[in-house]
Amino acid sequence: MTGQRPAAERATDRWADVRRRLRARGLRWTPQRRVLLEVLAGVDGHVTGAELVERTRRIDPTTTPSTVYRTLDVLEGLGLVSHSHGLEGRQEFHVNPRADHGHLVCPGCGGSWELAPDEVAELVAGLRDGRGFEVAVDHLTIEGRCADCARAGMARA
Amino acid sequence: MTGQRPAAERATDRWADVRRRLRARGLRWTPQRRVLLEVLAGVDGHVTGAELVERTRRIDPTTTPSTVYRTLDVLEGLGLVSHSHGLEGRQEFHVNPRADHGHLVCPGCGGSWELAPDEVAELVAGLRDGRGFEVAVDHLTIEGRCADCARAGMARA
DNA sequence: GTCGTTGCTGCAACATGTTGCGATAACAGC
DNA sequence: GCTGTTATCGCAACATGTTGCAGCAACGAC
Ligand SMILES: [Mn+2]
Ligand SMILES: [Mn+2]
Ligand SMILES: [Zn+2]
Ligand SMILES: [Zn+2]
Repeated sequence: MTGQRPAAERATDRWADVRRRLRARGLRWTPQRRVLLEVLAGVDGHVTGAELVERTRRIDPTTTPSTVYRTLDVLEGLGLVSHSHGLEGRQEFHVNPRADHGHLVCPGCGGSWELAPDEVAELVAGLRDGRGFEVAVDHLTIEGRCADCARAGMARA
Repeated sequence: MTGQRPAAERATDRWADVRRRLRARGLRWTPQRRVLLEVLAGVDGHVTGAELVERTRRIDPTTTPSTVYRTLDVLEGLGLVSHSHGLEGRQEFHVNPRADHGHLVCPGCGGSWELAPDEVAELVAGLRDGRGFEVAVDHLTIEGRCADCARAGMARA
């Protein structure tokens, strides 16, 4: 009997912190939020908003999109997730973002790459010094033609 | 009589070039495209896609969104317009883009500023040299906190 | 355990595009 | 002017979110 407890307790512990932080802001711990956090716990890397709605529905089919998106807003406020935008401007969420990073996307092949902090360091510093503008690096998505697509384009032209 | 001709001819001339370029690609000159070009001729600076649908409908109420957006794609292919994305990821069109330029947007106040070419020159050069990635500067939108909102944030904290 | 406050949910409507498809019409050739 | 080819149109359905609102329920207080 007690042999099964630890797993459940570990899951409880994982959520206890979130619950505490919600309560500290006067916000509430609801079944819907628990389900979304369960989904997020199983995510590695990036997920789109639609995908999160989908996965949440697999656990609880009564889930509605508005609740999911509103909860994601709340969790972003807590720093548990962050979002940027993919090719069609769709939301892409990062779970437990370790370090801020932007993305490079190529509409030609649909490819996507993470941007290392030092690749945008000068841009960030330049805009801060020149305009007092603080770039949201984790929200940054730069579109353009990747090396492979550029080569293919040259061959065609 | 002939005194009224020039204006009409000027308008005809303005479109003759577009028509010619469409035909050169095997594409067609239709009443719907003429109306959209009439709308675009009256635009200075940026417009959202929804706004273009709206204005086109004011000239021809039977206009449908799909035709407007598909025509905008075609005109973008001709280089007559280009688009980037605003705060909510919505399309913003530039008419007759003189020089490529990106944008800075601040979710705090909704402000938007144009990016001078030299402000992104190093970023563009760095990604080209380091990855062979060619940034679409006219599509670039950088989100962050503007100087005014940063000051307001400091005061609050 | 009950109560009151108020944050949260689910619904319905809406906003902004996108896509598949059958009917229409622009254009070149005659 | 006709005719044939095929790009384009309009419609309907869909994708991805967002927002207003009325009722529900999480939570702290007692
Ligand atoms: Mn965003
Ligand atoms: Mn785009
Ligand atoms: Zn590519
Ligand atoms: Zn601002």
